[in-house]
Amino acid sequence: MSYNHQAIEKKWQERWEVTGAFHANDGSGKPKFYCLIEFPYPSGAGLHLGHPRSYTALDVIARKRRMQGFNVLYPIGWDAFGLPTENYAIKTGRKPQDVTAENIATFKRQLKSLGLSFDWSREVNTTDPEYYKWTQWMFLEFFKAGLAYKTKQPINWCLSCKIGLANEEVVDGKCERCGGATEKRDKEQWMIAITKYAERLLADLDGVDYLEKIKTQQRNWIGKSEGAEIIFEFSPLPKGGSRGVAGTGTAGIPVFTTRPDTIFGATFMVVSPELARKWIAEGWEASGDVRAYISQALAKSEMDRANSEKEKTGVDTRLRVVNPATEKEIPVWVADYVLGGYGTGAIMAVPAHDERDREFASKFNLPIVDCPLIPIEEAIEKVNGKRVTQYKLRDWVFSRQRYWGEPIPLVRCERCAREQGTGNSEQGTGNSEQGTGGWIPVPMDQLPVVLPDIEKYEPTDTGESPLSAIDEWVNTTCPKCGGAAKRETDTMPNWAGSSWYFLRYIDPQNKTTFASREKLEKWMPVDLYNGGMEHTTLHLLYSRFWNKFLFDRGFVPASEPYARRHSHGLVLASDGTKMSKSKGNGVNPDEIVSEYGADALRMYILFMGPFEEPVPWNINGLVGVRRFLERVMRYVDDNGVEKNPKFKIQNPNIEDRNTASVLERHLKKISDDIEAFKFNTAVSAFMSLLNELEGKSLSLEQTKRLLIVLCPFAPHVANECWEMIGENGLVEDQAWPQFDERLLARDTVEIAVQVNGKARGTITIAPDADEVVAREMAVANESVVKHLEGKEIVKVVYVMGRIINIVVK
RNA sequence: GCCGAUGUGGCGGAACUGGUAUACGCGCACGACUCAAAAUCGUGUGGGCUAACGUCCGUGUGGGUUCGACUCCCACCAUCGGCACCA
Repeated sequence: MSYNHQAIEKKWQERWEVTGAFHANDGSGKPKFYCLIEFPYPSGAGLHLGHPRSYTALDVIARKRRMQGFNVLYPIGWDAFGLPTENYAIKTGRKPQDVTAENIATFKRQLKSLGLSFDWSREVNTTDPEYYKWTQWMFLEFFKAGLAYKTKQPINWCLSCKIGLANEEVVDGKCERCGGATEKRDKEQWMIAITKYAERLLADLDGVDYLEKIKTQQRNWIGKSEGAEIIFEFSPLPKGGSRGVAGTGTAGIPVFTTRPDTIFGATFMVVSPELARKWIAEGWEASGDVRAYISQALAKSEMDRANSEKEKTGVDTRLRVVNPATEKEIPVWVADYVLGGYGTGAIMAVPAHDERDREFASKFNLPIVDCPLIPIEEAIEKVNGKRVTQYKLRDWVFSRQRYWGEPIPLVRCERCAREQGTGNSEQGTGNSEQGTGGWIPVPMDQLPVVLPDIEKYEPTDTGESPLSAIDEWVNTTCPKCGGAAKRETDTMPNWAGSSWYFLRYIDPQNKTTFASREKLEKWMPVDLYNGGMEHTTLHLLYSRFWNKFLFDRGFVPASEPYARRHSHGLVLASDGTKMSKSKGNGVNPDEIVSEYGADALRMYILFMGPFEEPVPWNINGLVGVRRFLERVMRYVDDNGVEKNPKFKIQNPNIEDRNTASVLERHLKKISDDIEAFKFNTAVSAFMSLLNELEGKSLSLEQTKRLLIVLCPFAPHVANECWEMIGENGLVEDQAWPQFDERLLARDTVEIAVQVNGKARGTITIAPDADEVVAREMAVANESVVKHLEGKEIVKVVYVMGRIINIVVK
């Protein structure tokens, strides 16, 4: 018998839809369980196998929780703004809106075909103006709180296309589109001061249940280090700039170091090309070779610069400073292994204690001086330094010069700017009402600022957003003074909408706020969040930050959005490489579903390998799971179901203890494996169970238990079998089984007998037998005896229920 | 380069807290059913030596700890994810 999966799956999917089986209930008195997957980016390629891997796993958990009596929220939506859609739209001459709508329709059809228990009534879409209205409103909250500010940041610029490029569009320093050269250019960008939350983002990790490797990644990304800032004074004062080197504010150069105790070994100083460039801009008269080195260094990518295997480069600035500990004059070099964005952009080089400094010193013949270390506190005091905590975390670049994103809802008013009498706001300083540099928030009643429907949305060759070319959209009136004003034409990064979507699921139709306080209190925090390891640093950190900010503003009830975070590994192509469009080694889930059925795909994707690790896709293994499902149906069918539903499956008297125990142990293992995210061994336990049941019969009640536990994995087959045995309703409405301790216990166990650590036989023994009994049986064992002959027993190690090892001489 | 992970049969993988390595599945071989095939069912399947009973070797490599190591420690090699404007 081969079951007709297409008919069965359609039938039960319709049944679930009609009965609203998976709708979360805001009014329910049951305990809540908020189960979240990272919502998909609806790309043109359609669903790939990574999606079902994550969604099926959490579907198993969501379904189990419902049967355990929880009110489950398992929602779905679309993270639909972004570069790939925009690029595709440009290439094909279509509108991103249309492309997105089409992609969403495809994704929706594909996801529905998998029988996932999403609550489709709460679907959200980040590109829907009713959604991004609130993204914009939240941005304005950041702005009002002084956390959004504008500053110059480098962007990648293609010299021939004359457009700004995302990092991803720059391959080996070349433009991905035309292959031409790219360079870094400075552009005014909106920033969000996530660094103000660095300490809390770090500290609060202690209170959440994330996989340890995820916490570690977050901690490293935040990169807290404690050290000192120490000023090295110039000797003599360089030319140009009245305050020593301009911008330092002192007659010296501050450095950040985590090792002030090594200061006696600081034989030279190295400054970053960025800092040197800043000095030049402020009046320092650098020599030609220094200028040339700086411009060449700034063209490199950060990763190239950080690569310590590459030979060190650098040039002497001819500036001299004094080591405050030794009071000796030391040279100042500029080198690209010092990064501009971290610390003060300058380091004291201690070649005796730092690998990179040593390498640099050897190459350029700089002195390497061994130094006795002194206590850190003493060192800081001696050189008049101050304790400083540094973070690697940087502020969030929040502008994109692109069309397909949320417009930043600010208006630039020259008149208001003049009246405020300030220029652009300084980095992250409280600019709540004053000093916003003429940037006026669009009032709440005018949100959303809707993306204009335009024909031409290619990037402009000025580096501005395509929106800047639309005069009728750009020109507006100032909400504050009513005068002429211009809209901000930058849009937000894709990360914006995905930073708070879990809040909108809670109250997706709300017109007056992003989600009502009452509902937020009911559902937050998310009880379980699953996503890819590739989102561990950026998205996870951004959304934690975003939620903390809303918490501080009093808008959400929990400071941490996710109580628990898990992750899944990539699904690779069968050759173990990443699936990619260009290689054409992708797999379309539609074909699998149509040929083998959704249940087979669901179970196989869980069976393939450990959930957290990458697994290569191999269609061959799928037949094994399909065979298993066939076997389940045949077993249920053969096991007594005449088509008369009154006929019960078996005489309950046949329920022998051995079979009952086998069933109980397997179902318990499966139930436990779900909790441990060990879906692969859960599936193999099902297979083992069926092997064990071969030729044996279950009672009706036992069969029902089996089907209930199967339901989260293969919901269509489980429901079909449920109907076959004459039961009404949905398996989903049943309660998850309790397990009977008496059936789980074993009467005897087989344990290994080792002689000198080598397995020589087995004995069957009570699980709690004592050593005397075990030893007696072991030494009597036929295959053990000959290894003991003529030897003296030195020691016996007995581990109850596991092993007995006889050590002989 | 930095941060995080992984490495076990022909293949995907299992192994609790250090306790019989290779569960489960795929593939393959043989057998049953069949005129035949498919499907299904059964048996076998890490490598060497052996007619067999057995026995030795075996979890990326090299060391170490232990009665006992896939598991712990040290060093190394290889592969994968992230590195801030991809999502």
